[in-house]
Order: sequence, then C-alpha cells, then structure tokens
Amino acid sequence: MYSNFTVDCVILGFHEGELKVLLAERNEYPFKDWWALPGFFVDNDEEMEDAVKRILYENTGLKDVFMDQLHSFAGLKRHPKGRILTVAYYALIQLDNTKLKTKPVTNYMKQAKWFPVRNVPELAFDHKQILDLCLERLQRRLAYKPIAFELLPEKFTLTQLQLVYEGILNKTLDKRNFRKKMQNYGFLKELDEVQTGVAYRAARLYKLDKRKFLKHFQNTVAF
Amino acid sequence: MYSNFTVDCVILGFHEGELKVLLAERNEYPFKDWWALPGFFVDNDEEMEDAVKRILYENTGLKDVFMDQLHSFAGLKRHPKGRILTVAYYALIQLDNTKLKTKPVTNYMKQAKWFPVRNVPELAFDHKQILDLCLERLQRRLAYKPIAFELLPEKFTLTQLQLVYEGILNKTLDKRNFRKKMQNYGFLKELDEVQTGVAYRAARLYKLDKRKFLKHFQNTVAF
DNA sequence: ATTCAAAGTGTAGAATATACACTATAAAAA
DNA sequence: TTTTTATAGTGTATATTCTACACTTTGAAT
Repeated sequence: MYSNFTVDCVILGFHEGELKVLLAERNEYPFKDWWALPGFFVDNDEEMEDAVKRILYENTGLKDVFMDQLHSFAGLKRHPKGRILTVAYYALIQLDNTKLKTKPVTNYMKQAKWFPVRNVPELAFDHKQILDLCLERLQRRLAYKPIAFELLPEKFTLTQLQLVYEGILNKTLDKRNFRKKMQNYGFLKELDEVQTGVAYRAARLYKLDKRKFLKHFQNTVAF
Repeated sequence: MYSNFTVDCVILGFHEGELKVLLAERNEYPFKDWWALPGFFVDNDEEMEDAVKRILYENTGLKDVFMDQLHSFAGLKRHPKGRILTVAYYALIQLDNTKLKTKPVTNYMKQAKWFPVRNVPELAFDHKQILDLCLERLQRRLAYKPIAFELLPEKFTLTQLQLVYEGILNKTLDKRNFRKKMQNYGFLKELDEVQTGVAYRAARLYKLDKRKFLKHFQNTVAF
C-alpha cells in the first residue's frame, strides 16, 4: 500500500570525464513519455531511505550506495493531480561500462538512460529544478563529504580524481596544485600498484582513508 | 482541512550574547506537556512555506522572516500514531526585549519560551535531532548566507556581529582578525552613526549591503 | 630506436590567516 | 573637573595557503 509521498533520486555517475545522471522515460501519466528522475511512492510501512534504496536497486542493480537527502518539494501545483510531496535524494555510484547498459526494469517506465548532467532533455514535474539544486549542493559538499570518492572505483589515479572534481565544479583545475593539495590533506593512501591496460605510462593508484577524511573535515567551517 | 504532513520550525534569535531557540510546551497528546519545536500540519490548500510563515506569525507576531528548509524526517516510528512526515525549517529573527515576552497563542500549546540553543530541555519526537542538525547547518551556511545579519537589527556594531558569529560557531574569535576580515569582504556599509544608550564609548554602526554580500559569495566553493 | 600520450614534479610571488596588547573614547562616578 | 570604568578601535610580523606556470619521465606501441 502506497503512502502519499514520493522520493525522487538524482543518481549520478562519472564516465568518460563527465558527470552523468540516470533518467527514466516515463510510461505513465502525467508526463507520459517524458524524461524524469527515477522516483516512486514510498510504501506505507517502508522507511523513506529504503524506498530510495529500492529505486536505486531497480534502476542500477546496486545495493549499498552512498546517498544523501537533498530537499523536499511540496508545491501545490507541482503535480497535476494535486499536491504530491516529494523528498529528493542524490546517490553516487561507480559507473563503468557494464553499468552503462541499462534495461527497463519497472512497468512504470519505458527505459532508463545516462545523460551528461549539464545536457539533459526537458524533464517532467520540477525535476530540472531538483537536478540543478543537486549540482549546486554537490559543489559545496564536495569540500567536506567524500563525494568525489564515491564516484570513483576503490582504487583510482590522481588524474581520475581531478577529473571528478572538475566535473562537479564545472571548471578546470591546475594539475600540480590539485595534486599538492590532495596529497597534503593526508587522507590518500598511496598504493604499490599502478593502472593496467593503458597504452602509455601507467599512473599510480590511490585509495581513500575514509577515517582520516572524516576526521580532517569534521571541523571545517568558516573562521 | 489538514494534509498528512507537518512542518516544524527552528526559530532562532540572538539575545544577551547567546543564540536562543523558541520552544513550545505542548498541550496535546502525544508528548503532552513536553517542549517541542513549534510546528503543525500543513493545510491541504496551503503552500508549505506559507504554513511555516503562519507558525512563525502565531509564535512571534512577525511576518517577512528569513527562513530556509533544513531536512525532512519520515521515520516510521517518529510519531506514535504512525508515520507523520515533517519538513523542518529554520527561521531567523531579530530578537529584542519586546519579543522575549511570549504569549500562548494557539490552543495546541500551553506556552512558548526562549531557550539557549545549547541548553534545551528534553524535546518531543525527534526534535532534538532536528535542532542539532540545524546548528550544524548554520555553521556551514554562515559562510555563504546572510545568517548572522538576519539575527541582528538592521544597524549593528562589529562587536554585536562578532558575538553572533561566536554564538553560531560556538567558539571565540580574535577581535582584530574578525574585524579585518569582515571589513575586507567589502559588504559592510559603515554608517555615520554610533550606538546610543551605552554607558561607555559608543561603537560605530554598520549595515549589510546584501547585494554585495550575495555577489561576494555566490561563487564561493572549494578550489 | 622512435614516437606517443599521459604521468609526475618545484618554485617564486601573492594572498590570506593567525597570534598578539595597547591606546582612544565617552559616560559615570567621585 | 578629575578619575574611573567599560568597551571601541587599531597594526605588525610570521606562518600558511593559494596561484601561476613548463618541462622531464615513463612505458607501451610502432
């Protein structure tokens, strides 16, 4: 039995140097055939976060995904059938080629597809507003939440890390300054491993020491 | 006619060097006689923000108050009568002696009273969690939203401003460094006026140039 | 052996942050 | 009118962080 509110989820991944969002093509009215953020009604006996997890699983096949609440939207006119409150979340996944191929998994949507976040089709409801808010929040939270690392595989190169920062901040960064700063933070573990399968000099791999990351940023506020 | 969700509001003011929150003593079950954040059901045909404004007006007599959404809470067990989703807001008011004297204004509460934010009684529902989240958010948002200024009268002294910053950040700041930094930002208008009614040297008054404030901070993110 | 494509590295100057203590002023009290 | 009191208001030196900037190294492919 459904409750009377929904969750909508901005599912983000990073692929080919770009931040991408998973959108669903709706197969139901209103906004049938429009692209929208994956979302659905929360069940009456279901925790809200579990509903988000369910949507994530249906759309990506993944469990244990990093997620965070964004904002709630309850405008009287946001849904043509009357007010439907929605709680928006974002989720960050490690997107790779295997996950790029999406399949329709629920009957209320025709297909799901990844789009570059800054080049999405027109979206249903107020979903464009939700996406924009998400991107703005990510820029701020990047500084004190392990956002960049949730978008990367466990082992990553500094160049990959820089590309994620650039994708979220939507601007290019200086390579040397970026590396210096990251390494000075002290929460990157340098591994004795390098990249494989590249046709040029292989880059060193790093891991995040989440413990040190959180300790470093728990008291990071102005002044 | 009530909808099925509520708004709860962390109403904050600054008085006698301390950040204070307005709490309401409940006159209804559940949690009758407990202190709680002011909040109530949103009407079916009422915008959520208007509901917050209504609660603010009932409790403080003020309109046009600065407010911002915090987070939504929808735990199945947060309310003994079943899940009630609540959207938490915070609001910042200019608290002075006239506003300190509160009166009971609604029948679902016995009285309202101001408490120092870091010394509140045990709260109903998950309201302590909401308050703590609010204080944490304020610390972060202080750096890019005009939070400190919403807690002060239009004209204020630098010492008053510093006290607000200290109250929110919950630590003391260096006077000279604080003033230097604030004045360097360039969004404070120095007035040709000084404080009145003090028994010692009167301090110069300042106003916020909100336009410059927002311009200054709109692009303030890491890197 | 050469080419290619990306990895990896240092330094100088600018800006910002921090630590720190005394003088100036206005009203009140003597 | 002088003195006291309480807060306003101010500068400098050092440390830290930020920024701009270009070449050498490496490993695979040709």
